[in-house]
Parts: sequence; structure tokens; C-alpha cells
Amino acid sequence: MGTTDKSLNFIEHIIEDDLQDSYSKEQLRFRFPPEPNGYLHVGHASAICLNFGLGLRYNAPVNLRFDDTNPAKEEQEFVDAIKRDIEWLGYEWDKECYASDYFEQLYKWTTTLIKAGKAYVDSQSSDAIAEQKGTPTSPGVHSPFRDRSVEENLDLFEKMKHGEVPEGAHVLRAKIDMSSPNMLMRDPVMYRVLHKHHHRTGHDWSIFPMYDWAHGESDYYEQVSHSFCTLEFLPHRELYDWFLDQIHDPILLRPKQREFARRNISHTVVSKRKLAKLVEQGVVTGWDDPRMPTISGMRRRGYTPMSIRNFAESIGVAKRENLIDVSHLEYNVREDLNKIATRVMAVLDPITLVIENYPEGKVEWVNNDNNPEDPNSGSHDQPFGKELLIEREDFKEEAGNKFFRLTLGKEVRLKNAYIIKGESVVKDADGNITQINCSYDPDSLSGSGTEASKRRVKGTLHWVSKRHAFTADVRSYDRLFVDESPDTHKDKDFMEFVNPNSLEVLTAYCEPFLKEAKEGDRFQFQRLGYFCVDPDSSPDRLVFNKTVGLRDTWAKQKPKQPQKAQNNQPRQERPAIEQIKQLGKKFTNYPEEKQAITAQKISELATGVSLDDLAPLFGTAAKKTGTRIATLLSLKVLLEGGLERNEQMLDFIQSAKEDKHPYLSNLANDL
RNA sequence: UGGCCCAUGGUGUAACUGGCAACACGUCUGGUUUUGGUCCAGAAGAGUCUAGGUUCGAGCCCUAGUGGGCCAACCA
Repeated sequence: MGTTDKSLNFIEHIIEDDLQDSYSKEQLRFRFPPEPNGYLHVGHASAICLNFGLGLRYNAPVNLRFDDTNPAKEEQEFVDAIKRDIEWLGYEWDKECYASDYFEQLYKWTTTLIKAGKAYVDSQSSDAIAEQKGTPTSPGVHSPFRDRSVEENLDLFEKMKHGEVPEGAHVLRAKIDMSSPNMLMRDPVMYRVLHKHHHRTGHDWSIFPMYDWAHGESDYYEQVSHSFCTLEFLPHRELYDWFLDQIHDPILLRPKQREFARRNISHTVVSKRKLAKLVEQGVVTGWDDPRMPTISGMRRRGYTPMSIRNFAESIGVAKRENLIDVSHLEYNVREDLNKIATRVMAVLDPITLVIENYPEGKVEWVNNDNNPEDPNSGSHDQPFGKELLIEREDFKEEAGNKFFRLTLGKEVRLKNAYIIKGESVVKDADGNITQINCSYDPDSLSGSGTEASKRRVKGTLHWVSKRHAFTADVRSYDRLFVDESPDTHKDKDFMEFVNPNSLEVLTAYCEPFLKEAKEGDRFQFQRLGYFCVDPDSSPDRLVFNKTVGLRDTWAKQKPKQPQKAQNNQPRQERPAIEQIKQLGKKFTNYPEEKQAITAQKISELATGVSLDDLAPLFGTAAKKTGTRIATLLSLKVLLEGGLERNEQMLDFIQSAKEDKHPYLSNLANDL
């Protein structure tokens, strides 16, 4: 409701079309079908938001179904964790289902398949079966057991079911087409024998259905109308439909599988194996480490359910490959936190500030709004005194007029308190500033209504009273990987891209109000960012996680200052490196003649490029042939200009030499 | 030697059965502001992978190319 003017994504188009000509609105039902073999991560989160979001949009039920058909990998612990994560995201499922609940039904359907000659017991090794399967480019051959009699099949299958055969002795296969271009149709395995304990059925069953034979049938059993999965399951659709053909009763609704592209987030990995490696090798402290892309990690980091839901909604869904920058997620986190986080003051890198003309021993409690975005959020008081702590970064002895903070002889306001003026500094033997002395304007107290209280100065600083401040730990996080797509490099292991500085532990000097903070509470440390109380906190020591920093346009300006001259130009040219990337993107599609011109143009642009700018293109961006060519062309120019070769370049050149694209390999051979 | 899916600003998505390429993030300006935050106003940035074709008209349809992805687990 209310969102009707929003354009539809392709999934919604499919549903709308189906509503037009096949299903009624009441028949709509979706499902989220995790395998309980690990913890949920961002990828799951977007699938959850997709399915449950559809449920909300169409007012249709959504089942939570555990795809628990492989007892070797699944555990109750994960079932519980998954339920907790979905609940935390704020979704309610209709039925809680388990594929294992349908084992009996599946078994019954199977016997009818066998009787119809559509399935047979194969007694070969898995190696032999794989061998006979052929390859995508060559057809498979029939198993010698393919033409067993129905009686024999039934008998053998019964023995499998009753645990009378060892694991691996037989499997049940569907009899479809060994020469199908779709490998999945080449007599896929339906059941295997496993003498393992299942977390729900214990040792009741010795045969376990494979994914393909369980999934569509579960959808059908539950009367799910639309079964959405990621694109890698697209080839499974033919089999999904084939199995349904065998058992479908026309009176009942026939579910439909449709596929969407997995949403990839930059600077992280999500595969269970890789996340496990990060945990095992101690790169992170656990599955819920705030740097982990798991839902439990994001929760601990301080991300809100709403921010994750909004994020999923805003990135949409389609069928093409994608790499979504984490900054999109961070935007949604900030947007939500800005509305709900209580504003407090804390100093992370303190330097003492002494107000020379402020009475010794005097304490004033100044009033702080809890949240200017929310008029009903109330306020709290904070002690102010002669000796304060401010951020070291907020003071410079002298600075240009683009520096809005404290300098000698200039005025700034201490937020919610007084206007001060920098007077002098105290330095140690090494010349480091150890104390800043200032004077204050006693009439300028915020909210006092005086003329001076309304005076405008160009900077406002946060502060804490040195005497009243208490300390807490702050864990400040950075992205886990330095590469935007660490696990897509052909020749490099993702572990090579781990960011060694993803965690920084700091001490915060907090205003007393913060003493009341409880686990999970979220705050905005003014001018610094959003922080939440970590479960590691103890009664005498709070631990904060930095959820995300504030948007910081100042920090970005700093490195640019030396380039001031350029700013005078009426219009800023797009950076050469961007142009190069752009040209490279289309390079391979151009006819030869145009390629030559483009190569020429890239080389010209590369003349003005530095290695620092070029370096990022060696990585992920250079996955695409065109970009690799552009990178190599630029590199060539740099090398000819006398740049020294480093290991990274040599690696890159080497891999280019081995590339199958002739233009690229020829180019590399010249270097 | 194969089959299938995909290709729109830097990123992610739109564009209902062909009709001047739109939105969000990001970037840049300016304004408001006791957070260099928020908020408000504005701008730049793609002519839709390439080459053809159909059409009065193509991002949408067709053909061929190019590039990327998926498919040979008794995993899901």
C-alpha cells in the first residue's frame, strides 16, 4: 500500500502477470528455505527481505522452511540461530517447515515413480556414475543398471530404506535423458544412503533425498506459489519442472521456480568456507565479530533491522551480475541511526583544554538534546568545568581559514556550552602540545538567551569535563578486505587481501550520562559517528563498537588541498583514470580500427596518470578483459616513462601474457 | 566442438504491450544549522557492449559478434 507508484522489479512483474492469468491473490505463498548448516549472512538477508517483503506487499504468507536433507552438515544449533536472525530482522513466517517432515511423502511419491519406470537403483560407485555422465560438451552413457526391473528396483530401494545396505552401495536415480544438454537431466540422483544421525529424524531414515527431489516437492506440498532462488539454480528449473510433472495433481497449485541474481557486497566474502577460515585463523573473533557480514555480526556491529531491510529494498533485484558497494549499506545504517540514536559527547583522542578565566572548582551542568531530529527525545545534562578534554585533531596552532576548529586567537563554540578563544599552548621537551589554554566568554552559554549566546562562530567542538569523564573501550572497525571483491581473483587467495588494520581499539573519554548505557544501546558520539554497547561490556568497563562514522566531507577535502590550483579551472575534467576505465570497458567490442584509436587515446590519458591511481585497476576491476587491456596500455606508458617494475606489476603482466584474449597477450608479450 | 543466463551514468536499479533514458547512493555548488552531521535547493555525469536489420520511430523486437556468468557433488 502507498508504494503503488514505485516501479516494479522483474519478480513483481512475474507475480503481477500470474495474478492476471493463473493464480488468485489468495493462492500467493512464498518461502525462505535455508539449509541449517551455518549462520545467515547479508546475502541471506537480502533473500529474506525479498521473500518476506513480497509477503508483506501482497499480504501473502511466507513459510520458513529448513532444507534439511543432508544430515552430515546440519545441526539444531543453526536452526535456532536462523530463526533468531529472521525474527531480529522483524519478519514473521507463517509455517515453520522442514523438508525432513516430508520424507514419508517423498518416499511414497518415489515408489510410484519407480513403478512407472521413471526411477531406478544404480549400484555403481559415484566415480563411475560421474564418468558416465559425460561433460557439458559430450553426452553421457547409460548405466548398466538402468534397465533393472521394477520389482528389483522396488526391492533394492526397500533395502536402502531399511538401512540394509552400506553407504554408497546404491543410489536411486531418475530415468530421464543421458544425452540432455542440461547435465542435471542426465539421470540425476534422487536418493543416497546415509547412516548418519539427523537432527530431527534421528536414525529413522537411511535414505535422504537430494536437493532437486526435495525442494520442488516441498514447495508443492506446502502449496508455495513462487519459489525464488538465485541464478545458479536456473539449470535446475528444468528438473524442478520434470519432477513436478510426475506428481502434480491438476487440482492443486503448481509452484513456479524463478531465479534472481545474488546480491554481492563489496569488500567482503560470504561463503561459509571462507568465513570459517577467517574465524579459524583468528582474523576475527567469531561468527558474530562486528566485522563479519553475518547477520549476527551486523547486529553486534550496531546495524539496525530497518537499515538492512531498507538497504535490501533500495538495491532492488535483477538478473545481472552485480557488486554493490558497502557504502550503500552504510548510508542506510546512518539514515536509520540518525533518527534514533541518542546524542552524547565522547572524546577519543584527548588533549587537555584549560579555560584560564573560568573559576577554579566551579561545575555547571549544561543541557544536551538527546536527539535534535526527534523533539520528543528529551535531554540530559553534562558537567562543564575549567579543565576539559577535546580531540587533538580539533586544534592547530595556526591554520588556514578552511579549518573551522580551534586555533590560537580564534573563537569556536564548545557545543551546548560557551564560546572560547585559543590563547596559548604548553609543550613538552619534544615540542609536542600537552595542553591548550583558552579564555571563554561568560555570557555566551548556550540557551541562556543572551546576545552572546546567539553569536555565531564558524566552528563547534565536542568536549568532556576532564574531572567527570570516565573511560571506556572503543572498537573501531574498517572493512575486512582491502580489495572490493577479494574472492574473485583467479590467481590469488582471498586471504591475501585481508585488511591488517580492520580493528583499532581506542579509549573513549565519556560524559557521565553514558554510564547508564546498557548492552545494545545506540548512540551518536557527536561529530564522530554511531556507536553501540557491545556484549563484552562489564559493569565496570563499557565496550563500544563503532557502527559507522558520520558522513565526513571535511576528511575528504584534506588530501585534496595541495591540488588547489586545479580548483580555479571552471570545470573539472573527469579524472584520467576514470576515462581510461571507461574506454577499456568498451574496448573489446570495438572493431579493430576503432580499437587502435582507443588504444592510442588510452595511452595519451595514461601519460598523466600515477601508479597509485592505476594500482586499483590491477585488482578486481581488471577482471574484465577490456579493463585489463586499458590497465596494461597505461602500465606500458608508465614503464616507458621510466617507472620501476614491482612484483604486483610483474604478476599482472604475467597473467596477461597467459590470457586467452590475443590482443591482451600480445600486448603483454611486448612488455 | 555444447547448452543456458546476462549486458543501461562511478555503483545499484527504472523505463507498463517500441515514443525526448528516470530514481537512489556517490561526486560537485549554494543555503540552513551550536555536529564539516541532518535538512533544503541546484549541477555535472550514460545516449543504453559492438556491427547490422525491422520500423515514421529501437535501451526494448530480429541476426551476428564481443564480453561476463552458470552447468560434469551420492552439497544446497
